[in-house]
Amino acid sequence: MARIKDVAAQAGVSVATVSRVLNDNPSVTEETRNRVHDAMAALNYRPNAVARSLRTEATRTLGLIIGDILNPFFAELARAVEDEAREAGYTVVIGNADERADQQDHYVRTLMEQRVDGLIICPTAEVTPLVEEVSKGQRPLVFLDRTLHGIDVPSVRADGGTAIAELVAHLRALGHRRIAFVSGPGTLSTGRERTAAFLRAAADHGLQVPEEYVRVGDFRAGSGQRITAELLDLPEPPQAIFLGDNLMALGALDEIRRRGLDIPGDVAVASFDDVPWFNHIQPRITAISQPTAELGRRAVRVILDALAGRTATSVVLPAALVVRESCGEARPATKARRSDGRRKEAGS
Amino acid sequence: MARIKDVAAQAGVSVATVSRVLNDNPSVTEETRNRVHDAMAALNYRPNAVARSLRTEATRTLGLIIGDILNPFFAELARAVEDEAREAGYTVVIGNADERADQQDHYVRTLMEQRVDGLIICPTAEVTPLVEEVSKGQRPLVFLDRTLHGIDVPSVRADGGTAIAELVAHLRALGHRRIAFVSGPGTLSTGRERTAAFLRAAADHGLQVPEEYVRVGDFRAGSGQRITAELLDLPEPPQAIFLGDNLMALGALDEIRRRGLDIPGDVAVASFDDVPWFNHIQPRITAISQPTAELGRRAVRVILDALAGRTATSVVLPAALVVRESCGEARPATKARRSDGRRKEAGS
DNA sequence: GACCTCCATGTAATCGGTTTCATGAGGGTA
DNA sequence: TACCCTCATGAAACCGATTACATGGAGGTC
Repeated sequence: MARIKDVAAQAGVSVATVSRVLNDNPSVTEETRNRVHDAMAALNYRPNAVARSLRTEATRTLGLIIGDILNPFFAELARAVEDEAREAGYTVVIGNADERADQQDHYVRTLMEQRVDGLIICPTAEVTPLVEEVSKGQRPLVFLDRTLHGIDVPSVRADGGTAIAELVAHLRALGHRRIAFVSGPGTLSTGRERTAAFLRAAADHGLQVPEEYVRVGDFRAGSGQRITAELLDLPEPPQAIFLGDNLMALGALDEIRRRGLDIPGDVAVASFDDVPWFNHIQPRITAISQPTAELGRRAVRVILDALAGRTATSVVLPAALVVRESCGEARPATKARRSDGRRKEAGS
Repeated sequence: MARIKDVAAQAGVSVATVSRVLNDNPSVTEETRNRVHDAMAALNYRPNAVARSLRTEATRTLGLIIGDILNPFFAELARAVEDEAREAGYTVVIGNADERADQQDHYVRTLMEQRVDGLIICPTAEVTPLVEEVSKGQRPLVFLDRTLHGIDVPSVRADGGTAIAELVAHLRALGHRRIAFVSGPGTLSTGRERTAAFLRAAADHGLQVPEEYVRVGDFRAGSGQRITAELLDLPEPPQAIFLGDNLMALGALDEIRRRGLDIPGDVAVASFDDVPWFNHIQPRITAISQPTAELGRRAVRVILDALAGRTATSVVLPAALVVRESCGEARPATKARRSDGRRKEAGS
């Protein structure tokens, strides 16, 4: 592979001049610049980012550690982070923690060794010694989606409190009194906060929430299915089940379908996280939608702020309730309307 | 950040010795090794992978360029690639081409500059000059999922030919004669091959496929919706629509639902790519399933083979038809055989 | 013509590791 | 005691860029 030295020889200049051309240094003559460009083209020269990074102590690379790349929420987050970073001239290295603390730490270690300029973490567990050490270091760090307790790092996340309250009101208005909630792990802020918001909203509506209606899943489909089965097997099963994320909702739908139950006739379903296919199935799933892409972009901007020496501050964006049909007919009068979508002559 | 020199001073040895400890060189005394380890711990030393890579000319990093990270197929592919690479001690840098040739080239360029040890590309378009140049270079390269014409690079992909033939037979057996196919762009091998396989199978069954039943989409939801609308608006609309990937199927379902049509009563639907939610909606979608994770793992192994000096050979794995209910009741006669999963009393 | 300024370019140090080769201590043997 | 061998360790070159500083030629001023 051609090196800067080869280009210099080919163009009849010094390596310093080639470097200046590479970095758009204005003090290079038009004519010299052309000669260098010709030489680079002739040799198929590709600058070595490794060598450059060693000298400049900057890699123009950001690290992103997500919980689970198969979760569409994180996929969208990753995409937004990458888009925003690319526009700023940064490359993103994605690490998939697979919701495991050890794998999260593996990526923290690897990315630190790679000397990423900044690190965005969607934490998968409680504070680990490694994360704590990194948080005290000088490298910009931001938590995305989830925060960790007792650690002073800016975070970017959505607040679902208001939307959860709206959802409980919605369920209540439809006549549901027995509502179950499947949260994420208590070690994760998103698990704790959503549970707290749910219980508060239920209390506000004078609803009794028996202990067995508040369950802890792991943000994977399997736990959603298992817990839904347990809930439906209770002597007094809930009328509505609210799942803490889209994958657990997938599992729940599966279990409900397996039992041949009707949604929302036999049991109402709502989910945190809105994903495309929620809108494409029958009935469409009522969900709490997070401003996912915006969260990703803001996280990058927090990092870029820190790199530019500006103070980085946490960001909280609101989540929003998207009412569809999986909790019941929001409008008793609409029944007629829905069925005429089937008339042949109604073709648009 | 502590450097190897600091560790050496702290431990009272030379940098060479510290380097030996880092690389598990056996010729270091137990006692010296301990002193060095203590020094590293005391200084919170993290080796600088950038410096190491410069000297060793190896980054232990693989580049992966996928078509669209929001497409669950590519997400699963990425996850498999990453898992396999991590086990071999490699980090993966994912580039999201967003199905655009210019963005694909952006990542090819960036990853080459970063000196990844090998590159896995799911090509998004015809051969670009840059890709051609890279293919002639010495760096291991493999095409995943899709191949490019006239370029000598090993590839790892699934062959859907047999499964497509089975699907056509399945549709035929259910009485469908007017079958439409929405393929991917003709510039992509997956688009061309699937179209050819479909036409061949149709011919084998003596089916006439009018020109307007063979459409070209772009592997995104929008085109699936638009083309489905056009197909349904034909004077003689198809009885079955076969979508070339899961995102276009999403768009198709949306359009069919919007018109209030029944699946499979009014129109049958099948898709290439099987994704989790196909199995969770009503009716469940009949699809052709690719061995996605295995494809990803094999691509990594091809790269590792090349890096180890072994000759890398292309891999083709079969795709499989997964019959569900979206094309119609599958069993007048097969009832006994296929229904075993569904019998109420057979509940697992 | 002497002197100064400006500016394009070159020389060489540097980033933090790895690796080749030299070195010297220690032990074994005659 | 002299010699050799083994082996743990150190000194220094090197990877390919960037950049502080040096240099020298052109042009301007008196």
